[in-house]
Amino acid sequence: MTGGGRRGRRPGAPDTRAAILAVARERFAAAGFAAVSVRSVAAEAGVDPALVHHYFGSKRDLFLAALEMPVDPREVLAPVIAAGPEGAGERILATILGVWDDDELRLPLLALARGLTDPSGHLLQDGFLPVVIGPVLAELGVDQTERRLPLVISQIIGVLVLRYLARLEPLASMPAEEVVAAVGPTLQRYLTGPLP
Amino acid sequence: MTGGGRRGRRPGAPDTRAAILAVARERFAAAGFAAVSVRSVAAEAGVDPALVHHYFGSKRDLFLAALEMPVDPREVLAPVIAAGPEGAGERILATILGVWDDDELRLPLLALARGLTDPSGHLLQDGFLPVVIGPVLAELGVDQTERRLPLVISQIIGVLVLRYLARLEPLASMPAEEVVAAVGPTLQRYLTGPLP
DNA sequence: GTCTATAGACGGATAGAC
DNA sequence: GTCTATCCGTCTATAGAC
Repeated sequence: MTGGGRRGRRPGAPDTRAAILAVARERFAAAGFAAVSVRSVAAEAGVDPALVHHYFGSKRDLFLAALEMPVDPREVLAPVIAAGPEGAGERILATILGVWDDDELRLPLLALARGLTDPSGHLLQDGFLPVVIGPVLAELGVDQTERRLPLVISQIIGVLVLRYLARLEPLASMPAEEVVAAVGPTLQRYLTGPLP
Repeated sequence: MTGGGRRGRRPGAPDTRAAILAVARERFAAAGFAAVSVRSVAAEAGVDPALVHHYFGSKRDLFLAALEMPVDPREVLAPVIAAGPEGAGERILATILGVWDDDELRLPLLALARGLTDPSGHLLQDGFLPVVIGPVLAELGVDQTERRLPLVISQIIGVLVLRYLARLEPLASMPAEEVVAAVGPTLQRYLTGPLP
């Protein structure tokens, strides 16, 4: 991405910037925006607090950087869409759980999810949900998207909150396949079943 | 509870204490624990910050006071249990939405729900969920409670988060009856349907 | 690029006058 | 019971030396 190393190193640091970002992701994911201080991030990363401001501007900028989607939801959900509406409930859930169960992706996703209730909240509400899940339903060729969308999301959010945020057992330790088998039919009904 | 008013007024204040508590409920419900300061609560209540510490001890004590359950879940769910497992999915959801749609009860419930992700978190996880919903399922005479419980809770939590916290439309403004009609069958399946 | 120093604001909590 | 005054800690953010 540097376009060839001829001109020497870019303004970014060797790896301090990455270290800060990694810690920020973990802390924001664990405690939310307000409860995490720039200083605590710097301390845990073993760097000076001023460096945090140096690389990322304000605390909010750091948060946004930590929040950057590690995956493109449209991309991973593309195969689901391509396969059509039959069995889409199971496939959507299996895909999402697969992403969340990835050790490298879970932390940024947790940070994102905390935004649902945090004061810094509107990212999920105004951005992620309608922008990502909405188009998926539309491309699936499902009718009455506006009525089905909140139902689908409600069940997905519920599973994510309990499995990854609250870590409620036995859901937290359950194999993804089992969750898919139990919850998938619900999503399928919301997607293609009759609406009241 | 004073045992007769002969001895004069109790240590509590005439209504200042209640005013503080009301504001605290609203603020904690809206912004969570970390983002709300004692001073801001006092200012909004029109009282001195020192009074907050006078009536309630620490900030955490104030939070716990604001969190006190406004309803006894076992009590409101008793009729649901008494009517047996048939149609229990719809009745459980209708009961819960009825409580949350009550203007007087919503704020404390919101404050409670924020605790799901807030640092002050374990109240919901260790307390509310297993203690309240668990016994309900047990008394309903449902088998394999441990496997059905997280499924039921996941769908309920998802609806509550989207309808009352994130306020995602059209779910937020939808009549409760419509939500019950759409989601109730899911709960019924989790309660009495086949498990994979 | 990294750090020290510090500004400037706000947080929780307490002591004590009235 | 209510308020003033204040201590002390922590926070974000910046300026500037090295």
